Amino acid sequence: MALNASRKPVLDGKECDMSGWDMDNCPVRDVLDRIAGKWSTLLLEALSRQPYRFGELRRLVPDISQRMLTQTLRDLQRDGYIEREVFPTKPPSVEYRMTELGRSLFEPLSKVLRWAEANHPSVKAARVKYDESELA
Amino acid sequence: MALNASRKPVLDGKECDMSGWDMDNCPVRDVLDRIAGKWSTLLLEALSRQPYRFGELRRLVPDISQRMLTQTLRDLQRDGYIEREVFPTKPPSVEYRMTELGRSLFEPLSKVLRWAEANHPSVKAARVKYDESELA
DNA sequence: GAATGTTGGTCTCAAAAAGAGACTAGCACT
DNA sequence: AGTGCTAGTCTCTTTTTGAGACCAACATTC
Repeated sequence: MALNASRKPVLDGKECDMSGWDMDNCPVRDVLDRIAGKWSTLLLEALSRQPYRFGELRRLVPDISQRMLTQTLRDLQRDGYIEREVFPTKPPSVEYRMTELGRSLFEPLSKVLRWAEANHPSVKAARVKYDESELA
Repeated sequence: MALNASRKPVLDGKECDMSGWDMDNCPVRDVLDRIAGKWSTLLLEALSRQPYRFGELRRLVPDISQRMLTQTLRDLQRDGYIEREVFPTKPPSVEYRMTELGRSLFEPLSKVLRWAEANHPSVKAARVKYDESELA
């Protein structure tokens, strides 16, 4: 096949050979799949500042459903980023706080969030440009 | 209400007042919702090393469907992180490469990926602990 | 004392997103 | 003539997400 004669072969061993990754145990995927959710970073951002209660988080992030708030908090708790403490008041109140592991994750993560804030205009500009070229 | 008398008031102005965020134009959410997808970081990781063609990416990430590969690449292109170039060979070949904007995003993002690799054991341990306590 | 509000959820059903697989066209190679 | 390659699209099914009702126990209000 002469088609790709001009291109150097790919995956010659030293390159980004993801095919060697164990996909069922890939650290990046295993960890990222959880924190990549639509709500995870938002909740981590809030809890990185101070502990909050369930209802407080719901008011802080108005457009999250209770269902997804419960589920996301549980996922974050299961992975060890946040802790859940129940106070035996009436009605019982529940407080969520970030763990040390969560803080160590949030350190690099917060840099991405700041990048997002700083480069939002560039991204929006890119979208406009793309959408215009698609009209054609 | 005596219930929360022991807790200090929340949202007194200086704290994490996300309720003041414009949810329809929140930079963090707007940018993160795209790169937080299941496949985005994986493709950015690959393309951060060298340009790849459609089929190469498909082989590199074996369990992505063609449908999601197409769509994720388009999303990343629309936001300006990658470029798409069609070569008029027969059959035509398409090459994807990272842009400067993409590289500037990948710099902080790669730190999160490295955190994920380094702390995967801690996360797995947290999960085991959580699952055990849930059995009770 | 009855109605209402508060807590942190769960349950159900509808809508949206993702995955699986077939199908395309034009050409090269056998 | 048959097979394979390219980069996708189209359809169908399964999974995920969202919207909203409902819960029980107690506090406050009327």
